[in-house]
Amino acid sequence: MPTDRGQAGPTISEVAAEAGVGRATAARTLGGYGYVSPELRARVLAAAEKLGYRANRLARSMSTGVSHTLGVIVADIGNPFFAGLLRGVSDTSRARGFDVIVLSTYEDLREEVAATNVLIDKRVDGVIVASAALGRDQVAHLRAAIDRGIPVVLVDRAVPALDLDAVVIDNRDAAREAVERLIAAGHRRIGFVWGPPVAQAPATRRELLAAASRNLWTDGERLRGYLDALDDAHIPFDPRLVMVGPKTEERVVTEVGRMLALPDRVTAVFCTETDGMTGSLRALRQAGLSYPRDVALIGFDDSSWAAVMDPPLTMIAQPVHELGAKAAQVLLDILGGAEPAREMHTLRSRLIERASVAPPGS
Amino acid sequence: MPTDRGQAGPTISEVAAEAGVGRATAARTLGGYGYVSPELRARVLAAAEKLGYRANRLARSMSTGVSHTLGVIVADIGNPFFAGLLRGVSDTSRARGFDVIVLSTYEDLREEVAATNVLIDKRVDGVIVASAALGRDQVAHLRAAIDRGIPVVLVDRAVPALDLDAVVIDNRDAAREAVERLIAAGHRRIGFVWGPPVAQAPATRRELLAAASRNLWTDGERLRGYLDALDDAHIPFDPRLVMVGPKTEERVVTEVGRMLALPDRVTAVFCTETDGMTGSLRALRQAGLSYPRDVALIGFDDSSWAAVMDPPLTMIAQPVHELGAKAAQVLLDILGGAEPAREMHTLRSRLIERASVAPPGS
DNA sequence: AGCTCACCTGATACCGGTACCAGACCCGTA
DNA sequence: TACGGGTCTGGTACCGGTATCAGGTGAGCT
Repeated sequence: MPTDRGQAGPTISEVAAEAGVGRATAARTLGGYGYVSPELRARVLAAAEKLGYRANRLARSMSTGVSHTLGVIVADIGNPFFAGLLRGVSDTSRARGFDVIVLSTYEDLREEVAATNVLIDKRVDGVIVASAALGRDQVAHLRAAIDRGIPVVLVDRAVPALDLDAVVIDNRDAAREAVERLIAAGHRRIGFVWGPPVAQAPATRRELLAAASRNLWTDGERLRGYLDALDDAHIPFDPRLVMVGPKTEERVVTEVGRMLALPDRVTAVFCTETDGMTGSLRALRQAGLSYPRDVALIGFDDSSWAAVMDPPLTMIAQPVHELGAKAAQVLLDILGGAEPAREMHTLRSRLIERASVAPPGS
Repeated sequence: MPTDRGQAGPTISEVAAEAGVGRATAARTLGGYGYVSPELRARVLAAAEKLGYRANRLARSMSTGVSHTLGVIVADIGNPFFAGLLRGVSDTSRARGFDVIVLSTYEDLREEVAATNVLIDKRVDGVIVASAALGRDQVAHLRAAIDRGIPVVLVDRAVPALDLDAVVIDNRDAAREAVERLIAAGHRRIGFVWGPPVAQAPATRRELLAAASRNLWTDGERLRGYLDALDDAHIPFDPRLVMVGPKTEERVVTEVGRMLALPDRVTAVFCTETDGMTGSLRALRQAGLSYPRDVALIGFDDSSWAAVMDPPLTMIAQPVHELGAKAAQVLLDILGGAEPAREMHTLRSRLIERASVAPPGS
């Protein structure tokens, strides 16, 4: 099918013809490079204006090898966490003249590989990725991008097997702080609503850690933070108090229900994700319990809703926008010629204390 | 700067050389068109595999004139409504082999124009836009895209001045239904948390409508729905019960506070946006009032939080994912050769009744 | 007046694909 | 044996820009 011209807008040649100058002169004027006399420049500009010329950035990218586009790979655009992060990326890259292509993986590593290939094929200048990869055998796709000269910056999740810039928060520390807060209020039976997609509930601490190191980086860190806090307070670890398996709200409801039905039931619950919190809230209601009187609650990922709940929820707020903005900035700096620092850029999360934590049995 | 080859991956010529065949033969094999004998095909494939060849989609787009990319313009990626919508767009376009470039306008028409130009320059195949444009003098940018052969599909917001496919919900009807529900419960003093960015609070119904027709389409429709319901019930319109001005949560708090302090105060509040609901909740708490006992509440845009509030909130749920998915589908069909229907595709919203509505003074 | 040189312009060869088309080759048939 | 026709391959002209570089022009100097 011949591209039916006359449709897609005038080309530089047509502008040149209209202005009565050579193609190169029109190109220099419109491309803003090289020298053109004021007179010809004016004529070219007039012709371009008249014809409604717009540069074809595809063609420009072809010859310069630069697309002024960043690729971003996240788990799910629909998730408010990633949506906020994306806004950070988008804001700072637009400000520097870069556009953003977004791809979702839904936590599937194969999707992540496919997404990376799409971005390589589209010749994006750089990639920001919240990767589900961990081990050496899972990073070939990212290596491939780097080998092709496309810089990669990690965001939200570090990839231990890769020595790259990563913009993250200190998940371990954030989790520890939250659990410490619970312990400080007097809790010793603290549920951990977590959820690596393992088939069998790990019975020992060792198995748990092993599962953690095979799954999402953030999740593993948060588990370690939970264990840190327990250890520091000499509270024995009880595997019945951690939820594993797919992190659907449904499952959270039943799992927290289970923890609530234990003889020595849970008096506090720490949730690593939004769905964990909503699920826990549901489970509480089903059990006829209320917070913070019967159960104390702390969760990850603050939102405007958490503050208007009654009582308002104590939450760990991640700097979502900054996470994205910083990742974009690091990447853009590398594209600008800066040497990659290959380090963890750790942003501060904040524990926002509201009213979902009280001493047990109060 | 010479694009330092050897970096960006092998080209078709290099694969052809490696396989010892002509460029065209390698191209046909790798591009999957034309005829190639099984033997040569195998050799080319082997060479491509060995070299790690990946097609340059930029180059392909250049010669075919098709980029397999959709552009999406929304007000704010960080807003859960648009994030969900985007996920719908992204899911269905990925399934059909299209990628998505996302741009945010933050409700600024100039940003929308800039975004449209970026998409034209990048030669996207089609555009999905939640436009802030209304009148004939505001749609030049969308016309420009169409004139260049780039089909445009509207989503969330119709543009009266343009005869295009639009995928929306019936905002007027949704608002009317919600307000009717309030009226059915016995309310007659119903606040409308709305907010066209007008300087002066309109004193008359006429002025209000005028302001509405100069601002966001969805907002205008929702106002009309509110008025419809009042009219049907013969409830006189009171301008003091509608909030205008920027829709920040802060302003909502003070405005709803004002309505709550009126001698004949509001006994129900209808919110057209999420921030309106959180703001209203705050205002209630500040006034020492609770829902649904003192004030009934209905809002737009359901979320998982609304269901776990205590009491849970009655909400209008928009089919966010479907909105995006349908818009992408309509656009993709047009790109596939279908004649644009140029009609409103109206999706159903649902009023999810929970427990934030009770009779006044109960 | 003649020469140099800086200044300016436009041919032209890329970028990495697609797609048209000429022609080589092989087979069967008259 | 010559010829027609189908099969298969590779040369090459695009797509719309960028960037290099040869050469034309005129000013300034001797």
